[in-house]
Amino acid sequence: MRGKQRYYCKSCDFHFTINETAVPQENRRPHEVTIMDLAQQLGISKSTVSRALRGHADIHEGTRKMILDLAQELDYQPNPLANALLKRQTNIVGILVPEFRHYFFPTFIMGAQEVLSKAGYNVMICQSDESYETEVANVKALLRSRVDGLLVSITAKTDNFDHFRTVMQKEIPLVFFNRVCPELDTPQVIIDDYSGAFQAVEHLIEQGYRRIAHLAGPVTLQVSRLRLQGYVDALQKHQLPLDQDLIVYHDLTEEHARICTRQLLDLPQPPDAIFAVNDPCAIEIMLIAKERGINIPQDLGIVGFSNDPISAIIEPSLTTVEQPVWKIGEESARLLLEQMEQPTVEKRMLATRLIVRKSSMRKG
Amino acid sequence: MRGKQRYYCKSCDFHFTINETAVPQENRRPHEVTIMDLAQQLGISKSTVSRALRGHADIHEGTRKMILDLAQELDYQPNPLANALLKRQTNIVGILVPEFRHYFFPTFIMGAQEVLSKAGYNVMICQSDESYETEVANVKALLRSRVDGLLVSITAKTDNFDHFRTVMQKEIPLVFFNRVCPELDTPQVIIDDYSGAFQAVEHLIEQGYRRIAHLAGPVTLQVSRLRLQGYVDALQKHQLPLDQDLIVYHDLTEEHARICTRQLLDLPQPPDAIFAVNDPCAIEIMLIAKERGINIPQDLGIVGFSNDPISAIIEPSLTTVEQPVWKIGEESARLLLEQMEQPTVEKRMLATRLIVRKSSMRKG
DNA sequence: CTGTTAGCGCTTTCAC
DNA sequence: GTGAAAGCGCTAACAG
Repeated sequence: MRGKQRYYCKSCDFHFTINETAVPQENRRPHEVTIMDLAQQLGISKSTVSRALRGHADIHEGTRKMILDLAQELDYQPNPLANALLKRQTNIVGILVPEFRHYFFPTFIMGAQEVLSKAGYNVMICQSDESYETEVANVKALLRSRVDGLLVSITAKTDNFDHFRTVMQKEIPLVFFNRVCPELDTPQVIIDDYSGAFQAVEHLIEQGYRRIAHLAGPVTLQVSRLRLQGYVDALQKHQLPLDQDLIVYHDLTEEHARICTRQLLDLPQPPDAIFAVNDPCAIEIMLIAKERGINIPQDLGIVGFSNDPISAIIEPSLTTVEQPVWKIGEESARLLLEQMEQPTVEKRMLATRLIVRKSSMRKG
Repeated sequence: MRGKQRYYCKSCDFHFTINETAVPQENRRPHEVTIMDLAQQLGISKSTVSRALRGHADIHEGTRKMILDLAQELDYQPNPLANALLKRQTNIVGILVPEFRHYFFPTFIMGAQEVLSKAGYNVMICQSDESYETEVANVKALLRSRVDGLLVSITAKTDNFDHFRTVMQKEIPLVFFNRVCPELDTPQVIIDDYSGAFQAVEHLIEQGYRRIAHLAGPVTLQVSRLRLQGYVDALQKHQLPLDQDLIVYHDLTEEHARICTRQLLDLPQPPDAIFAVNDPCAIEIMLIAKERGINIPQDLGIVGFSNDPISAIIEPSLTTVEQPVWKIGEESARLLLEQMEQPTVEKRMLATRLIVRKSSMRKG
């Protein structure tokens, strides 16, 4: 049956067999139209069909047309699995994010997907749910699925990066975004967290706040550290004292944000403003402040980070640092694509912009 | 080279060739460890290895252990592509949603993914961005990727269902959720939109509102029609007149929601309450009402649908109909899984619950 | 310009 | 209990 291009196919009209080797069909789904179906119906070899379909040069114009027409008529769809097996390339990109409840990651994904799908890539999305174990498992699953590249934002708990080292050893293109691994020499797309934070805090100072606290993120995350540094430096620039009591670290969960907020507000000398590491936790601060009847922005100024749509809706509206989320997605995807062509360790940084709203406008 | 189990492999230590047929390696990535690598290192046939790995019965205990140990040592990962090609089964489920900006779809996906990944399925997510053309293209892409099943929620613009008929013809398990196709006889998971809406409107009536408007969704969508019907019937039950001016249909975009809201509020006899088809548009209503200085809930009662987290945060907090989104995801996944075993057209309906908040509490 | 052949990694008969 | 062979759908080297 081999090498003779004889072919037997239950679901096609055009079939002829010589060797009736039992082909176990069992409960499998009927197959889609293949290159072989086309070849037989036209009485030519499947290589020729393949060539025509792939747009090779050395092919008779008439033959090509004939093949293309039939392919169209039968709605032939190449089987990407066969190709993937052969070429060791799936045209699938894995995206690994810590969560996608909030605004940031879904939007990122949309941006990335746009670029990726234009380049012919499908996307497989996994979320680690802020669990290190799940992250490791996801990386494994994605590798097993033979993705051609990986876009990842790590968990707040990730402090061992061996699973990413494996990816790098296998030379699978890898781009980190937002929550990156500084100790790994890989390409990444981040935003200017430091400047964003610096501006945010400077703005609070200009508005007359003097006891500015920082609800920080986990120190494990570079994003958190950079925003913290921006906060520290802005205070320093304006000769404000750095009070360690005013810096509290939370693990990015809402419950913990609430606990930390209470801790700040219960201080003997509570802060008159809080710079929050991101919008979701800034919202929690606002909720608690409102609960306690604290006047925002008069008694407490608040600034968040990321410009989550809620920040414009909540009252008072939340001053925040805008990040070009969609663009981060696009850039990350582009960087990944470039890296598939040629390995780099390029790091890209996108600008942020302070959006001043009511939660921090103490002066006119 | 065939049938002799001779094998040549650049990246493995253990290689021997007889026939030096040029194997084009080109710029392909080095291959992962295969069943053949194991077989050779152990000097046995790949069939035996396969059997051991797959846990067959007829295999010598010593051989099995030997194989399993080596597999572990070399971190052998079966290549799902080979299997997919062979079995015509990818273990990938496609999820097709109209968007995932808002709360609903990301949460749904998380619920579905949980069930699916436990059952050994990966997930491929596509969004149609409320475009019929994109939806059709996505279905095609998902079919081309040979997904084993499909979870879909249609676009507001979808009025031709041929692309789903194709899916059904190919006998690929298909479950609709939330935004379903009533004219297609497929399994689906929905919530009790009618009762939810009915309760919501009845609640408004109990609160003393008498001129209740409905910011409806597109009539193309069954969800919209059911919620509309709930609205209509609740009015009727309480002998309130049905004023067509008080029913406006919008296409689920925020801009259009705003236009329709203005249209309602600009009526010679504006409504004293609005029941919105979902929370995102209820939010838009609130924003406009606040802009105009309309007092909520005194002058205007508002009820939404879906219990988006924002609804608890916005001020006044938004009364809404809660849907068990996560559970819808789980149920849809389960139904899909069941259908892969045995075709059904089962339709499941989950209950809703009215959450009364400030935006509709005119009385105590 | 076209056909033959081999092989991607795996499972599954069919023999022994 | 184990091996040989065939084949899933496709591409590409080689030969004519």
